[in-house]
Amino acid sequence: MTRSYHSKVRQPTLQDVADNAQVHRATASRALNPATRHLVNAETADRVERVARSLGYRPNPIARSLKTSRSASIGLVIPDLTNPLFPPIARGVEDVLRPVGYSAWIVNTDNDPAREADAVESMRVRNVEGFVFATARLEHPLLDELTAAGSPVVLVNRRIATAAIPSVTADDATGVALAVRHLVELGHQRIAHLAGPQDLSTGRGRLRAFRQALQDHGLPDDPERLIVCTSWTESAGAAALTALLDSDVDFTAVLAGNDLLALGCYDALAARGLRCPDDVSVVGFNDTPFMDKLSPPLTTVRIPHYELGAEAARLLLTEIQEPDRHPRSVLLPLTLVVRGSTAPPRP
Amino acid sequence: MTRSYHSKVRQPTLQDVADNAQVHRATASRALNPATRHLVNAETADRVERVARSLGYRPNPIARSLKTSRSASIGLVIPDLTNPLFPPIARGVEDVLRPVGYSAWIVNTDNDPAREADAVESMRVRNVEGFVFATARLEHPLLDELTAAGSPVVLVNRRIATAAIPSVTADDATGVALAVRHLVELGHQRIAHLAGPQDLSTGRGRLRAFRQALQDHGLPDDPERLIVCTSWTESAGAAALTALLDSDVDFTAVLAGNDLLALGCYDALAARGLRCPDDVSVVGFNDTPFMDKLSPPLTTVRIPHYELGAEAARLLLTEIQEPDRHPRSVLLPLTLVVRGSTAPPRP
DNA sequence: TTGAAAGCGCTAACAG
DNA sequence: CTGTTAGCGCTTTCAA
Repeated sequence: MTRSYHSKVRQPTLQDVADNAQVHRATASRALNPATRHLVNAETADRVERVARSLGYRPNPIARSLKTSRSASIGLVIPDLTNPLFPPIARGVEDVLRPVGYSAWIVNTDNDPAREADAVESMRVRNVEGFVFATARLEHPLLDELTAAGSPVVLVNRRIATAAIPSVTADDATGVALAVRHLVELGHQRIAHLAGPQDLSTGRGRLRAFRQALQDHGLPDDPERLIVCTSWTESAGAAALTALLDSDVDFTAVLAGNDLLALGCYDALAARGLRCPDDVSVVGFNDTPFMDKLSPPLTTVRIPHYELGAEAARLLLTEIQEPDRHPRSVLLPLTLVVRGSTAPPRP
Repeated sequence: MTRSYHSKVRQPTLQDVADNAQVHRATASRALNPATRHLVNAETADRVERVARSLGYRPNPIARSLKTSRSASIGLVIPDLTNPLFPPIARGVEDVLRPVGYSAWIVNTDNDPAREADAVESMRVRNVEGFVFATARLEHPLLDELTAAGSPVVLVNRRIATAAIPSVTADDATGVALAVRHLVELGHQRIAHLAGPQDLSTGRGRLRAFRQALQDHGLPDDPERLIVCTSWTESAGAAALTALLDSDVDFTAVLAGNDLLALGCYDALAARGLRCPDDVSVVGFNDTPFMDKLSPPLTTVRIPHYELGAEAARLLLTEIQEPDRHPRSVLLPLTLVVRGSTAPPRP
């Protein structure tokens, strides 16, 4: 009541705790910090803790961060949160961080390198202790800089070509192989592929895996059944498949680089009066929400996005805690979810 | 080169800028801050600015925040980012904040009041200047506390019963009226409603509006055609409609409290061998992504979620900048999107 | 085991 | 218009 009897309620500071516990604030700091508590007389530490609790003391992370340059937080860089791919990754990251007292600062970049650079800079000056990037392109100068500067970084979902940055991605090659085998086992011999953007590891890796899979099955690797889309969108998928249908290339099945491209395939087929899977089988990639509700339900490769995020967070935490340990990358297994969009080809 | 010739590269501080520009750091601070730049000789200010740029000076927001108790950021409290409803709200918030130099700290609460309280506390001690809550329940003690303590708060999508906290929500009453009128005009007389959780303004408001709409059309407000679901989930919707189908209540159309409940209706109808819209018409609420891809495509009330978020951010900014201005709440208009899930009832 | 002292980088009275 | 001074709340040497 001495110094607050007319002033607005003020959060108690460490000094308040120290005063009430009759110790110096340095001692109070040591007592309240688990890492330094052993430096302090047990009874004293208990007393400080009791006082802190009774006063409702909350350490001020701003002040702590100014002093220590740490923040117990990391940056999570996402291209677009409205793409249903990414929220589960974010949840995975958060669920791993929270128990150890860390939190994630989520930013959208809209695939804009300038916005990304801004966001990263604003996080860096706020002392984030590391980054999880879901935006990696194969060529990505910002990522090179950041790792060169020694900043802990983990990539999730997508990788970079140049540097050996730890990453957590799905085992796309196996996923593509599963999808192609499924189609081949149904009897398909002429399979088309709508590939995604080739500046992303996902787009490029799935394309490469597709050609490899054809080869493994002794099928001709025919470039005319292959279309590269420049964006992962329904309209790009529709345009690509329409072009293919308009050409004289024949095919009985399509492996789409992701679910949105597959959705575009549905549109293109419908527009041409063709039916899926009767006329053309379609396989997607990702198993984003509601793909089981399409007509027909989409056969697709399921990627464990939540686990991707969780594992990325674990990797980042070890990178932060043991900077000298060898960085590793992780490939997570995925599964083929067979639904109604695939069937044997017409005889 | 004097003090860094063996040390790790250090970010330049205001003191470095001041030294190089031959001014006191207070002057440098004034020169670099748009709000105080006019207090400084124009030439001096220019010189400081040039030096700052050449040194690559970045103000340290941690230090600034410690001093000013501000942070140029707000908290955005969301129940679950993996619900496609919320990412567009977040984008709306961010797109309004960014141009004015603010950013949003996004947290998931999983509808858990304890996690919510933790998150809010951790944001508060980080000096966030206000909150946008997308998690409001009709009874919500935390919100009462926060506003009582004078913290700027805006609710989005959902409202609270007790206090007059500014909010931005969709005009659900009109949306429900549109949906019911559409069904009535098709010839439906016996319309069921699967209501959402009654501790949320959305669940309760839509139910109330439904009864009002029946009355407006001179239809009987029959409680047996009304089921309250305790969660906004597909399974809850399926269970509710199954119960209704198993009873001897007759109805030709269902207004679902949201799209997931509507999805559950599809499931229940399919399980009973009934067809939509031939046997039963279904209307959803929200127009979440992919609802146009269902079979049949879902007729639903579209809520402008992005705009909800954007408007909430605008309200919060004025609340922060002009604390004395009267708080206002906003109702945003919504539209009925008619698709294939509604048709005239069987004769 | 504890206290004293210094300082993280910045802003905001107050004086001049 | 500019410099001086003080301090936001905390951690961390260094001494005692």
